[in-house]
Amino acid sequence: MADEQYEIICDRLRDNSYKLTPQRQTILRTFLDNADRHLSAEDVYSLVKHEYPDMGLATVYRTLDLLAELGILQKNDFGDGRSRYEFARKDLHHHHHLICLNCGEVSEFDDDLLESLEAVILKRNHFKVVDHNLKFLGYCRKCQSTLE
Amino acid sequence: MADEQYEIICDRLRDNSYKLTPQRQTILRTFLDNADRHLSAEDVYSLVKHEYPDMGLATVYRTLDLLAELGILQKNDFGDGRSRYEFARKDLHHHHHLICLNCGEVSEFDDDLLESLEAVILKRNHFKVVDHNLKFLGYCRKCQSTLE
DNA sequence: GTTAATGCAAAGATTTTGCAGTGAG
DNA sequence: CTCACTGCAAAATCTTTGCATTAAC
Repeated sequence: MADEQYEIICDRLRDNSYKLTPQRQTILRTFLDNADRHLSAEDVYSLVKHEYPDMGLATVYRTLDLLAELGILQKNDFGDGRSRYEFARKDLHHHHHLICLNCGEVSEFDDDLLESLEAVILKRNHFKVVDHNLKFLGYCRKCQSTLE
Repeated sequence: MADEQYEIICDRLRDNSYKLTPQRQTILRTFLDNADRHLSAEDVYSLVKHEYPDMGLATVYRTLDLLAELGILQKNDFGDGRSRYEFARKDLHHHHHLICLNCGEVSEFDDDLLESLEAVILKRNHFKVVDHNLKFLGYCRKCQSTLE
């Protein structure tokens, strides 16, 4: 199943006449192997280094850029000074993040409550919303018990 | 009225035994004179340079930090690679931003729809929300007409 | 073979820090 | 007079870019 997704993405690259280099393959596999995480360029670089010690950090940045450009990855800013990536979803619009202020862990929360708000915004502010970005800051289950 | 707010903030600094230097006064006045904008450190630096050519950029950063620390300013990240500041409000929690993807202008939108969601999140995800951050990306009134 | 992709090192951009000198209280 | 504050320059961080070399197609 992960392999299936891997093939689909490889085809996607080829279709756009991008070359399927071993560096890109390795980075892609790393993402599939860590699908539940929100990796930064540096994270990817470290993970990949074991398997591919000659990989350059610039290549990681360029690959993440490319995959985001193709809509395969979603670039996120969680306010920790670096960009973090995750697989893009169909329902991005209803996908929000819970960011733990203690350990930095990022989890997910889905809801479509904001749809109706966007109509209000258009009417009240004459602002045409095309996307939104909702983050909740707080304490995850683990840290709640640790801190108290 | 702006002068009144200015005095209140100056007192606040003195109360915490921070020194009321001309640099800090100038930066503060600049914010009061641009209360409707969301200024970055560089913005403040440029604005202040006219009145106070010897001001150092590091001083601007340190002052913005201090004012945010004291809860006078609110530090924002609008995704353009630099921090932007505005006066903090009592109802920060219900204060959201509309960010124009064309001209970068940031306007305001107030709503308390998210309150109820936070209870759901605690129940469903065992995540204790202490703050949230909601940004809407789209096109402001001006850019809508320009682009079409 | 062509041309895009890579690695490296250098450059950019924003923000922070060390330190000697200055000035607000 | 003292100690917090300042300006400057250097450093820290994350990210991008230029360029000669490499390798996918």
